[in-house]
Amino acid sequence: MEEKRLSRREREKERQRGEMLTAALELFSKRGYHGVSMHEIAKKAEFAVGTVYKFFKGKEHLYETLMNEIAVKYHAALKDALSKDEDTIALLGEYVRAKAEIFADNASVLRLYIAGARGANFNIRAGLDKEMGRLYDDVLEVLALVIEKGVRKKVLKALDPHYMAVALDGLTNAFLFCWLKDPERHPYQANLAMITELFLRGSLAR
Amino acid sequence: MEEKRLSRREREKERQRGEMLTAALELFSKRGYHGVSMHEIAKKAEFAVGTVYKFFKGKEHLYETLMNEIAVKYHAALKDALSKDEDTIALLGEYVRAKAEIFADNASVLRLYIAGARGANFNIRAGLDKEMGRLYDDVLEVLALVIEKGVRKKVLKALDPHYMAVALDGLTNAFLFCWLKDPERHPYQANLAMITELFLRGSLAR
Amino acid sequence: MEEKRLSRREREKERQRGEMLTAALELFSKRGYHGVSMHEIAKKAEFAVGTVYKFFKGKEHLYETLMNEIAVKYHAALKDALSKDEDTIALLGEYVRAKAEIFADNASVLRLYIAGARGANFNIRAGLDKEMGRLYDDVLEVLALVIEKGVRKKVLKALDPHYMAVALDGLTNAFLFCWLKDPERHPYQANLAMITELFLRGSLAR
Amino acid sequence: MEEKRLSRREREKERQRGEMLTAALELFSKRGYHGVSMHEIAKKAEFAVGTVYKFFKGKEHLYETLMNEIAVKYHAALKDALSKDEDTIALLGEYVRAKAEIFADNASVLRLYIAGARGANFNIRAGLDKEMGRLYDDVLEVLALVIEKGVRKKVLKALDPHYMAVALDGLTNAFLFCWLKDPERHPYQANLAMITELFLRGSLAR
DNA sequence: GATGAATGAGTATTCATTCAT
DNA sequence: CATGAATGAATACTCATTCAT
Repeated sequence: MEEKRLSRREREKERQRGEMLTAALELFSKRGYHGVSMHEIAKKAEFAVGTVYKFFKGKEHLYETLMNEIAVKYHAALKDALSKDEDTIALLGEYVRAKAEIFADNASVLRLYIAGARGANFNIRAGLDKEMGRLYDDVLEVLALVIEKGVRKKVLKALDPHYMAVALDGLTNAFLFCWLKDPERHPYQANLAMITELFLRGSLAR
Repeated sequence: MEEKRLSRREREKERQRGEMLTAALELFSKRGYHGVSMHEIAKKAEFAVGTVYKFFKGKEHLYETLMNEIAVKYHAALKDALSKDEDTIALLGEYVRAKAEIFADNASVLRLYIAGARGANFNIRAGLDKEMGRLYDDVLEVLALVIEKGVRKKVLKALDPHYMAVALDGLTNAFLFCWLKDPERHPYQANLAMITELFLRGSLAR
Repeated sequence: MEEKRLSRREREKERQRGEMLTAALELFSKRGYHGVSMHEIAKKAEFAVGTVYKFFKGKEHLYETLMNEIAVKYHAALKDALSKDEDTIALLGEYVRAKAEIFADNASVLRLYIAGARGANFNIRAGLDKEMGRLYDDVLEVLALVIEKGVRKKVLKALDPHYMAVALDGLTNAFLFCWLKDPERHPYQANLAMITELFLRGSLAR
Repeated sequence: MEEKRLSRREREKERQRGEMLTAALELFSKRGYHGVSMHEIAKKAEFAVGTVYKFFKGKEHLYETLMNEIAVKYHAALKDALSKDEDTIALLGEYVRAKAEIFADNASVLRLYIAGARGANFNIRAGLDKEMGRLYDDVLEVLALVIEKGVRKKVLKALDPHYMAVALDGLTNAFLFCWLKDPERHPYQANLAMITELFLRGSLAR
């Protein structure tokens, strides 16, 4: 009974923290770090400012926490997709699918994510960019391993696996951005087909 | 004579405007929009704040002007590269080369540019993103036309030219970022070779 | 039985109150009124903030209570010293000794006390200064009575006893401050001798 | 003409700075460092907050500047009094007179001064207390030199000059406080007479 | 009765912008 | 016409106090 109450309180805490992060995400993704005030976040999350400060040491900490949670979730999903027990081509398909899913689910997050991964944040603690870059490179590495196996199995050409990973990532980014900008004009299936076609077979006739 | 004096004044004005933009660029690219104050820009450009306000309606306007000038220059260079009188494959090579050149020349600007093109700017008047997106799409369209010609000439596969353009753009972005992050490890030549190989021939063995 | 329980509870209460005041004193004397938060006091006293508020109406009230307790204790000790059954000169010696003792015991408190007695406290309810001033004047009065008796006994010159009291107080304050600032350089004995010599005999040669 | 304009501007600046310091003094001396906000000071001085920050780096700097100006002025006046070309007794009288004058002129300053010299300020930069202590000791030293000369001239008893200086200072403080608290009851002349009588001749009958 | 989570008023400081000189 | 002094709105963060559990 004691335990239950404790756990309930902890769940309550978690819920509140989540509400704050959700509110912050919504605002940050619309107006950026500097465009949002702590009061706004507190108001949107329906707490007093002081309460927000009980959960996060400051605005920067709140922002970093948010970005990290997103990054961790994102990269975990990608690594999961790549660790399935399938053949190379299917795995790469899984990767693209997982990435598309994330883009779809968190369209609003993406502006933030891109800004972060690409180093477009200034002023914010330098460590953040670095950490996100690390997670990003981590996924690329796993992707490269999958590709390497494909090369060894002679499924893929004997090119540098890391560069092939970079290429696939760039390709998916480009198409998924298209899709995000105008989902009607750039349906998911068409994008997927193009990525596959271009990455695997190239564009040269014959 | 009146005209000459006026024109001289106008040239003087233009020079001053340029100095302000140069100073602003240097500061913005190092510390971001919010990390720079109008006083700093004025000081760096060696003018009084009031004078800067004579040229630009406000900080936002100055920033937008700056980003637009960069974008216009960038896209002009890309369109130039694509309008040379060469065959399809060579033109695509020209495009990649021109893009690489821009990246190399303005490494410091890129963080700003990327942030802008990808919609990572907030607060800043929404119009900016839109305008830059328009320029971006404009280049993509020209690239698609080049590709379309290549398809008609049967040099390239009969895939959607617009998507092929998107793909090439994504591919070059990915590799050029690699290069920017660590030029030693990812030399330009290797990147160029990979882009060509992957885009034109794909990665599938056989 | 009821009474006993009540009294035990009351003793318990008193103990808690004392712990709070002790914690507060330690913190206030180190960092001043504004440098200490109620949470700190509560934590140091090992109570919840709410509990502290059960005992004291607010921070100001806690501070005033504390200062008053110190003042009351201080002045009681001085009045005690002055009510011993000795001759005038000895009584004055007792007074100086008692004051020195207080200074020695509560060096850390003194900054607070001085600030209070001399009216250097702001913000804090004006009443505090007044109350402490009253206690202070009360002691001066007793001292003046002792001096008056000395005058009547022709031990002391026929000067205004109240002013003589003021003088003795100022003299002891000055020397005891010296001593507090640098006890090595200004040993207690030397100070005591100087106070006696100067107060009783003056500095004029012959 | 150019010079005149410059000097006029500088005088204007000085005037503004003075107004700010005056407003700050009035508020600080009534309500203490923490009891006054920068907005209040700005309002009282009839400037915008930003303007106050053009003159003073921050609240602490403004406070320190204020205290220092007062201390410097105070101590200069005392040292002046002690450097006149008179005999020992007259010089000591000058000292007391100068101190009384300062007390009279700046009654409102005194609470601040006492608080500062006696170390009743917490949180505020430690250096301030130290600096004021240094100025204070400096005057005491000069006073001790005067007394020493008096001792050599056999005008004063052969006691430690430094301690005699401490005593005189303590004596004057005590009487001047009396006077400040209730000028009617403790007229200046009576105080002066008592200080002289007690310091020079002591209180012991015969 | 004790607790400490939640509150939100209050404050120092910055900086885009204006306008008198 | 350039200047830069003056402005004051805006904002992150603290902490005394309250009150539901």
